[in-house]
Amino acid sequence: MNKNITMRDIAEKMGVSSVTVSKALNDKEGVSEELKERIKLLAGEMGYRINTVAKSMKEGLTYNIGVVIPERFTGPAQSFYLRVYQEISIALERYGYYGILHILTHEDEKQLNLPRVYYDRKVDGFIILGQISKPYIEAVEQIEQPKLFLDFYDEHADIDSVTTDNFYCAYELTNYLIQQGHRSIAYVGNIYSTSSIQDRYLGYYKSLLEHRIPLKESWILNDRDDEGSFIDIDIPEELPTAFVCNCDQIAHLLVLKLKSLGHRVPEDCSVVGFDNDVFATLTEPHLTTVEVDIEKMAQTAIHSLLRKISSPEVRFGRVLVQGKIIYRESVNEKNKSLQDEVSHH
Amino acid sequence: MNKNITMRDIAEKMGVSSVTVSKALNDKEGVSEELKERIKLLAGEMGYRINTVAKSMKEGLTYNIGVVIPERFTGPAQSFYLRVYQEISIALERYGYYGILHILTHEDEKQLNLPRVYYDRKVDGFIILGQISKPYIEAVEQIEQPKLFLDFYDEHADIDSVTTDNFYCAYELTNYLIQQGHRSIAYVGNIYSTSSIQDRYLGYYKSLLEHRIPLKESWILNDRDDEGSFIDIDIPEELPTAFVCNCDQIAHLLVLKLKSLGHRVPEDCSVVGFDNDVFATLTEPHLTTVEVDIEKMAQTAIHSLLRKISSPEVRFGRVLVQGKIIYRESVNEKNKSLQDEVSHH
DNA sequence: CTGAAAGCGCTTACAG
DNA sequence: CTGAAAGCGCTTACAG
Repeated sequence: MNKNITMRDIAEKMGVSSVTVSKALNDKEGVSEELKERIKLLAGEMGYRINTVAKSMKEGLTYNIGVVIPERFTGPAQSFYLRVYQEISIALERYGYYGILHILTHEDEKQLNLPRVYYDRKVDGFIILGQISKPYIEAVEQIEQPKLFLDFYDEHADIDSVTTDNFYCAYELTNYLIQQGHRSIAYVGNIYSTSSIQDRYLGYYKSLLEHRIPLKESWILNDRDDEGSFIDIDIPEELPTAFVCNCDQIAHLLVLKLKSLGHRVPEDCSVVGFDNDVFATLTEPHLTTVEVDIEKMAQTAIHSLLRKISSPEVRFGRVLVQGKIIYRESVNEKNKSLQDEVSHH
Repeated sequence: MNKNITMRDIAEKMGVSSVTVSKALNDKEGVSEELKERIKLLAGEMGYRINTVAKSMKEGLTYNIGVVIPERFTGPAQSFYLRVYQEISIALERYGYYGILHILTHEDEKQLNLPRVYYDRKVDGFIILGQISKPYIEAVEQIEQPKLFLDFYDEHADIDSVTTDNFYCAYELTNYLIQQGHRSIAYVGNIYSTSSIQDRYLGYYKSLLEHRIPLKESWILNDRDDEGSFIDIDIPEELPTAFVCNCDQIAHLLVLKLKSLGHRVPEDCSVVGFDNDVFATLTEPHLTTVEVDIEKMAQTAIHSLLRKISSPEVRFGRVLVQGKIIYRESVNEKNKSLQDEVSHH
């Protein structure tokens, strides 16, 4: 019905210039309050909608942000990054910005092809959501636009990052296990895989160090190959009394495996996860885990990136977002578990 | 480094006009092959990237599609629509289009506020992904741009839709149960809730009709309230031998409930789901279910919508995408289940 | 085969 | 307080 109403159309109807209409609709100075009101009213009546493309062209801003997620983090069981993207979309709302999702294929990552949004100048900045290969990081560094790593970081790259405080959360979680009397604690995760898994491992290790518990290499259990595909977990001969898993999904698989071997959770061994995703409450018993604050991460990332867009020289470095331990039923006190052990046999 | 290289910059370096550069880079007629090649080469060397905003302004197209998902379909356990959105993003790639996600809040849906992408003229068309309220459908009808309902439809609205063939898939799935000897079959789902749940119910019903099995009202089990929140399922006194669930998640909950009441699945009763999502293989036994072809749905939706953008008069009506039955372990032959019953007691 | 001119719809100085 | 002019970087007729 109202086909492409422009500021000029409004201006002509009002008998003023389009400059005045622009100023009025943008609440700029230089137009009397009374005229402003009349212009806004007429604009509303005429069903005027701004042409942001023209605005963008003039200002040199697209008001779009590119969100790049590597394909390997987007399998059917992995909704975590999609959920982060969702929160990013919501966080962008209040700034008048929009998010454009780009799934980075294995192929493009290997070939170092930058996302099409880049070549199309579709966005004012980039969020790389999820760890990418070293060579691809170097490719991304060439992009002369504001960018931010979300949920991972790379010390070689001088790029700001926002991540959960994986190190500290895993440290606290392990401390909790030790407080519950555990001293034989394994870590489950490929510690060469991502910065998250590595840092969670180091938090676990710090807790052991502080409590003078020696680290046992045979209790660092690999859970995935270098492509990130889960592999069967080797349960060690000498069974630990607790397992710190790098994520809920692997904790879920571990519990299934332990049960199939005849071990009871948490009576025989305790298991903790990380993420507090669907798997945390799908596992029986429900997992004690760390809740990652997706909303806060998205907000922090957007806030930082938009500041970098307006002031390109701003540096944030490595920004950490705190997680929160969620206590559920997958951890037993060690004494209690010993008693159970006796009555069990 | 290469700050805002324009076609003019290339034109000046080459000693031609920017019109010629535009034609060359867009492979239009009117430039000799030899000159085209030289221009493309120089553009590459200079790191030229097109300014799509300027292109958009000239052409009156944004090359963006708005994807609107009601908030209630985006909970922590519901990644289905986000996965559809992901496939939409991928499908748009080949057309040079981009997707912009808008999560429609309860509030905005109630207040009939159209998404901001609409007011900002940010997109050339809309995909409404997931059932919206009747009044909101009417609001959406006012949008004078191409639009499409995805994964639901409304007969009162003259808006094209793309959905899984829920009716036929549920019909086939129920036929399969009957082939396995079942005749006491319940349906689980709020049949007034969404068109999907309703159509799956009707497919189930058609199968009963064809096999002259009377429909029992007491075997239509409600699973959610009007807001879509799951409620506790009432298991009927007289236990059916099979349950057709409207989705895998509810099948998962049903299996837990049946087990807690001492019934074995599939020995005592069979259960089938719909969607083939994470819950299908998280359930023990793994669920026989219908795999929804997300990729095909996304591709069909995009293809249809883009055609409507170039030819606004085109109508597609109700487009159905076939699903596929995935046979797993949650269904027993009726005879077999009777035998087990005997040996069990 | 090549290019000068016009225009898409805004906003930003600048002049009055 | 108000407006004429210029320009953002393309593409589309149209003229040569």
